[in-house]
Amino acid sequence: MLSKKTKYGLKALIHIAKNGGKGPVLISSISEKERIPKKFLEAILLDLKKFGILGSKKGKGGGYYLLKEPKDVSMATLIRVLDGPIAMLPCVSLNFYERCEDCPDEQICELNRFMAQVRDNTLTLLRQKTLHDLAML
Amino acid sequence: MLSKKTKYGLKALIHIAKNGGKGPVLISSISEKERIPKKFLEAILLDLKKFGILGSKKGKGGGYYLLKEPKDVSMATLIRVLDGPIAMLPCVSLNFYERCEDCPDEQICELNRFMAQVRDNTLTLLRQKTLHDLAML
DNA sequence: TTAATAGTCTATAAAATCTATAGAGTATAA
DNA sequence: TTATACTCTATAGATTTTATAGACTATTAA
Repeated sequence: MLSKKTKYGLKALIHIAKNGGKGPVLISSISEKERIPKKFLEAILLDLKKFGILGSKKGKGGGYYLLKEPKDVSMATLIRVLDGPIAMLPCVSLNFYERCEDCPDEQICELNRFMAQVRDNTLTLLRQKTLHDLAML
Repeated sequence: MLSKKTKYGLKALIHIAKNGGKGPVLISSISEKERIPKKFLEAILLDLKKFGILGSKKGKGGGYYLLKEPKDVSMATLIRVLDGPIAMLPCVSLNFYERCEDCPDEQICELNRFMAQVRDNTLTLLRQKTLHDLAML
């Protein structure tokens, strides 16, 4: 399961993308309309800024805005930034790989191989879908 | 990510399935060969027994054994029992559904619809793959 | 220059979940 | 009746999640 942080972050990004570049969007505005706890949202947006997804402006007329085209921001990237690994097991993660301590040989592990397949399958979907896709409609 | 409990549980089940009905398998044997903390494993196997996946026998010649044919036990079932929801969001879970508190209407939510698609995709794989498949080789 | 606005930074913390371990108890077989 | 092996209850440290509080800084407009 994705954390609430991740769900909130994705909803906020979709909200900003829907604004379609009409200037920065206020944290308080996102917080109210998407019903996300404001202080929590502040931390999440700051995180997204650190990873180069969002930019921000202080003072009147300020807020958060996208730094990239919505069609260039995939769900795979966003989930990795907000939630971490996409794979079901660390020994099968592409970006957060960790050796399996209890496995003598991962290449022979049936679980490892199956979970790699699940990962590839999910990744195909997450890479295809972009903020642009989710902000339309 | 799946919890260690889930990974341990799956490995134990594959181990038992590989034994192929040649009598019950000892907890201590699984613990040693799969390098799973024994006390932790005890709790996990007990859980699997409660859910009707495993049976057990006490005393000499005892141990754990499968109650069903390996080909009738899917990864979907096992992950649900051991880990919980397969879906990425509660509002999209088939077996652990929870209403999205911050969503006025889930049917209109872009995230909801996409995550339902991801769920279906993953579920197809998890339902196809059985203990039999993973215990071969 | 100063007042209002709006994001930033640091600290804190309750709650939940995860990952176990200890030890006494019970059923079974030889 | 003894050794074996699963069972049950309790406990507990570590980590992660989900926030909240409050002071600080940058920006804009009057």
